[in-house]
Amino acid sequence: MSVERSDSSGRRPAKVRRGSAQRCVSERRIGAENSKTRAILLDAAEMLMLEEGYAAVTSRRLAAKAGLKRQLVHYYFRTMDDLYLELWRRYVDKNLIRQARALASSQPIRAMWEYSSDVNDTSLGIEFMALARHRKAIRTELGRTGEWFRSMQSGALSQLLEDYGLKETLESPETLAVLITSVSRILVMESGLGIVGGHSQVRELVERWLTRLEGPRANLADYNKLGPSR
Amino acid sequence: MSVERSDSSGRRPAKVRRGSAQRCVSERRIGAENSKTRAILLDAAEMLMLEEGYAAVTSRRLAAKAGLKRQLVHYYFRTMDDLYLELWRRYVDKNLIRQARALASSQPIRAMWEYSSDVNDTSLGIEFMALARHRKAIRTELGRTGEWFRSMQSGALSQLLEDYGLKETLESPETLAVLITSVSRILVMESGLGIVGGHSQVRELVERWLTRLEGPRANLADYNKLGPSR
DNA sequence: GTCTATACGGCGATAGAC
DNA sequence: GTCTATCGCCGTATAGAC
Repeated sequence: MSVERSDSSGRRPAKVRRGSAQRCVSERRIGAENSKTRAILLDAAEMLMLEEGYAAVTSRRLAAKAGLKRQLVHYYFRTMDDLYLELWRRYVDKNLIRQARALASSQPIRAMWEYSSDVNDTSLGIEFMALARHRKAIRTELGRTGEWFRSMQSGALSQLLEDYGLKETLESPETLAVLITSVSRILVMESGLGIVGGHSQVRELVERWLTRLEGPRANLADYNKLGPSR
Repeated sequence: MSVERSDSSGRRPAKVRRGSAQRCVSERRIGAENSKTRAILLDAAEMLMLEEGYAAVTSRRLAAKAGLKRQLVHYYFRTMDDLYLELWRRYVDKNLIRQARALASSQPIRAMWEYSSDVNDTSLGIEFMALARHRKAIRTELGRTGEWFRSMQSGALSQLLEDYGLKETLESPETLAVLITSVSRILVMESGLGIVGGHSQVRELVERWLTRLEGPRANLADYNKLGPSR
């Protein structure tokens, strides 16, 4: 498929001029950002990515899933990379909302742990990580937003620890941010493969730690739930 | 490319009979396991996977990289999945050797941390994880070997903690196995994207912990180094 | 905003000759 | 063990009409 090469694939080289005057080289029209069709395509793309992996997100299959002609994919997103990037931005936005909800809840750190354990998000994360390994534009965007999210979360944790009067007795907020993210992610990733050895022990450790900080889990309805993205 | 569908792709349906007698349905010949050519193909496949991602490991590109005809790929590996699986088995073998070397060293736990932080291995792990998300045979194999490796590592850690007289003062060996694996992996994955926030603090924490268990890092040459696989 | 037509290389897999 | 030939689908992308 050559989905991995951001440059040439099956496309024929862009004709720079046609006839006598240069014309319509690559200022092809592009669909409006608020288009309904565009949103449908993005939703379908996210589903496809989750169900069959990023390599399945191709113009043909995407169009089929969305019930549209495949040329429309290229109309709304010049390249597949543009589509991936847009998908990632939606993902980031969703996490921002969850982070805000977590902070507004009565057990913010527990809420962070729980939303970091989301299965779909972890799956999407794997796909984008693989994508980023060989697509520069995506790697750059993931790095930028990831770094930014880390610092935001560290800041929030710093404030929380201070509120709890625990600033000096625990690891740094940055450390906690890394640990919460990494351990929850790995538990979910491994579970997806059927690897569960040691998981119960780790979950108990986390539970003890969360309880020490914020008490036992309050059954505060669905402080982490979020509807389908957008 | 349809690299994600383990069944139909561009292949035309297997002709079950031809002429009057059924013949040669899919008992196509297959290359010997110890073939030199086969090894060349596996090496090239691993390089391709690391450099350009699993989606780049196609019969055509692989053959080009190995300097062979693309049909040879199908001769040695009936399907691309077979190839991926073989690649994974080499990866597992390599890690077994490293685990053994780590245990034979003077700082086994530190050695585990260090070999878990291998960049190439983490990259390969990302590729296989993405592959496993939508290829059943690969998911099964990753689950099986992963679970087995976890239990082996937990057993080794259990023995080590006992030797150190620390059986009661630390978390369970299973917990440590999960933490060592998950934190090292995430640090490497994030670094690859340019995310480094909190990493120095985590590394310092790990360093303090390793030093407490086994003392400061001994410069024991290359107890973790391993040549190119096989 | 949307669809038709079209280009053209890549891909997995197979049969069968050498 | 290797190569030739071939099948038939898939993939991205473009131009231009409606």
